[in-house]
Amino acid sequence: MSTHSPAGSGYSDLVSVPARAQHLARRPTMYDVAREAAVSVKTVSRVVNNDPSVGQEYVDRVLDAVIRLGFRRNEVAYSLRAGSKTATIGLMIGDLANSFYAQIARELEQIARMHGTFLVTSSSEEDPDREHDLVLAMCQRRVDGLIVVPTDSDHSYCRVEIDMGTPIVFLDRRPHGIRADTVVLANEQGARVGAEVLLAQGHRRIAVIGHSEQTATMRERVDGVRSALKKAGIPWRSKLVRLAPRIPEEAAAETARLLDSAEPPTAFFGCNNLMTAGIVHELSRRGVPADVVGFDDVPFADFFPRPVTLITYDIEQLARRAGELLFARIRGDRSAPKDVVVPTRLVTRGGLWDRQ
Amino acid sequence: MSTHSPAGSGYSDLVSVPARAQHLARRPTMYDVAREAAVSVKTVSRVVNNDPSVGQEYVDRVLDAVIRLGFRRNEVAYSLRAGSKTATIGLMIGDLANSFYAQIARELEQIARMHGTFLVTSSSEEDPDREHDLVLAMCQRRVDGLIVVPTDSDHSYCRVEIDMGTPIVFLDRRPHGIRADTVVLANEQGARVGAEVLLAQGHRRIAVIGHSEQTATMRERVDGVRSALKKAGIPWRSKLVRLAPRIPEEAAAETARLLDSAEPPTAFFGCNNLMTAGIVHELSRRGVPADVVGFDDVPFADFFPRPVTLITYDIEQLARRAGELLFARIRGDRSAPKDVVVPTRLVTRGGLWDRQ
DNA sequence: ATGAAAGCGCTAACAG
DNA sequence: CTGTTAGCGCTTTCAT
Repeated sequence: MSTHSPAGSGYSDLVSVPARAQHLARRPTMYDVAREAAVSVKTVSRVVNNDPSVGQEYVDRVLDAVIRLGFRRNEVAYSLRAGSKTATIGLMIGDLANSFYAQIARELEQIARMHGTFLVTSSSEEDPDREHDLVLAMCQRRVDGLIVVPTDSDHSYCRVEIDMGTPIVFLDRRPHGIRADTVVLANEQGARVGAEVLLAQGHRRIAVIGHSEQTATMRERVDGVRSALKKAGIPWRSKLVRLAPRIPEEAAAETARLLDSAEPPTAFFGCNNLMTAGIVHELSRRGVPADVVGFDDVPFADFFPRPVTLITYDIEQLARRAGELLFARIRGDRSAPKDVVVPTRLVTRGGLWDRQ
Repeated sequence: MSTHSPAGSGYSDLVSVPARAQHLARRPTMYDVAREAAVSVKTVSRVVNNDPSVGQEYVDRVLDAVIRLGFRRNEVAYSLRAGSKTATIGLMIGDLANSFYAQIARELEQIARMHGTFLVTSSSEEDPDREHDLVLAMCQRRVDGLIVVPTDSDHSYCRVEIDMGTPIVFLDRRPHGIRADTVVLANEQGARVGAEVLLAQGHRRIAVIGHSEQTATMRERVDGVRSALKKAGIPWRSKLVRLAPRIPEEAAAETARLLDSAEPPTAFFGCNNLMTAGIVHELSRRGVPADVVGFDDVPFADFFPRPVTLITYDIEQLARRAGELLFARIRGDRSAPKDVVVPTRLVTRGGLWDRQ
């Protein structure tokens, strides 16, 4: 585990908790410590930074004063010194409470921590303007780098920020208007393979339920299904495609409508975990044994009464690749923008009723 | 919505994206802008901070240069100015990927954003040492305040940090060794009321499955059940209490063991969402119609074949109260430490099979 | 091995 | 209205 923390050895520079710290109103500075220890500021600085060229008596005296006063080096001041990093990276996502993003955040936070770096997380709530504001604000804060799950909007404004020294890695969706490091899933291919499972099971009327064709991710997934159908010589029936739903309840409602239609589908494709949950819920409620394939993992799929096929992927890997890319840039890597595609794989989950 | 951002008006101080920013290697400073606009640094500072006392021509000239150079005020330098805040708060939690924490983080991030403040999140992974390190590191970073979901360890070291100007609010669990602002759930009472539901249904052999009695939260919940039983004159059978499980799979295994025992329980109490999920899974798999009450909401409870009673609460409220407390402190509130208890309420969820 | 002075990028306090 | 100076807390020259 490499440590790029400014302090040089993890997070806390200090040896122990101040025994009887004098409760000042303000935090003590190096000058306070210097006075207390009757040495110069520079000596304090050296000791705090583990500079070996300090006599043992001085070290002891300074450390004593440090503990007595409860001194903590001001990292803000430290960061201001030319060129030094803030040991902070930023993460721009849609919504922290979405488990997909939460897992990404967790993974990145861990990676950041290994680099002695903190993670600042901010939610765009899928609003391009808010995203823009927040990205700029993070740059003003001089984060050492930024990982962005971009909304479906122009990101050319990021060019300047990258060129001026704030590397940006795009995650999960490709940005528009800029060529930069990107880590995405094999959405099209994954969806195609998933759809092929349904075709192999003999299905001909496959419903596709997704949330909005606005994001590239969704488009790619729908395209994957389309491509599988095309290859199998099955016409694309737009009546079976519902891209309005955003939440499980809406997906369930569409499922109900489709089941009640003249030519109901015999199988369902959920474009993400929320859609799949809605579909399965409605099918279970009605006891309809339609086959289901869904993109994303669904943590509680074990509770699904019948097995579903899920197009899953390694979220850790997704986040890790982005993190590695970012820290390489922070370390000074100036090579051409990378485009990393993380593969998907099929998994079968659930089947509570069948196992009975 | 009050805005405490240093800039005074949300996050980004700048009017628009630099049209043809000169791609310098380093970011331009106010001096660069001053030179470009042929004015003094202070004038640039004034313009950037929307000081009204600047002539329009100057404003235009500066803004022009700002855009041309792609200037972004260095917030690190800004923060260094005596007394000024960093517009950052910290959040110490166990694990970002846990949906409970993720929701907390989301809520706090939103609250922070309303105050023009960023949220730095860090996971202790329930390790007291790591927590200690990270809390101190955040203080060194001069976060304006800190919200901590404390591990089960001594937190007296926080006293100094609070006194020196970094307010800390404890969330979800009471800290040891320190009196400070705290926001917790009515665990004991909630659990008691939940257990009373089972008693009212006529159950006498109620199993309790929780994860470790280490955290105060768990203790309080178990105490709640115990107290309900006591009041009902039912002896506490330690054989029915299993506090080892940490994940759903382990809870399911304990459930199986209990069901296979000589005197199997007729009802189950899950001390948190993971336990409840494990219990329900095992019961469903076996088709055992035992009644279940669980603490915490379970988002996918709708998929449970039989209804469960859940002791839920308003996570938003939990986070909001903590956020309000913290920002009041940041604003300078010096009143006595507050102890906020957020109530719980019963909800019935699921019942897919019954609705059939 | 230790210390004095300059400066990171910015703003508050004074001038002019 | 605008500009000059000093200094936030720290580190990096460069002396000593």
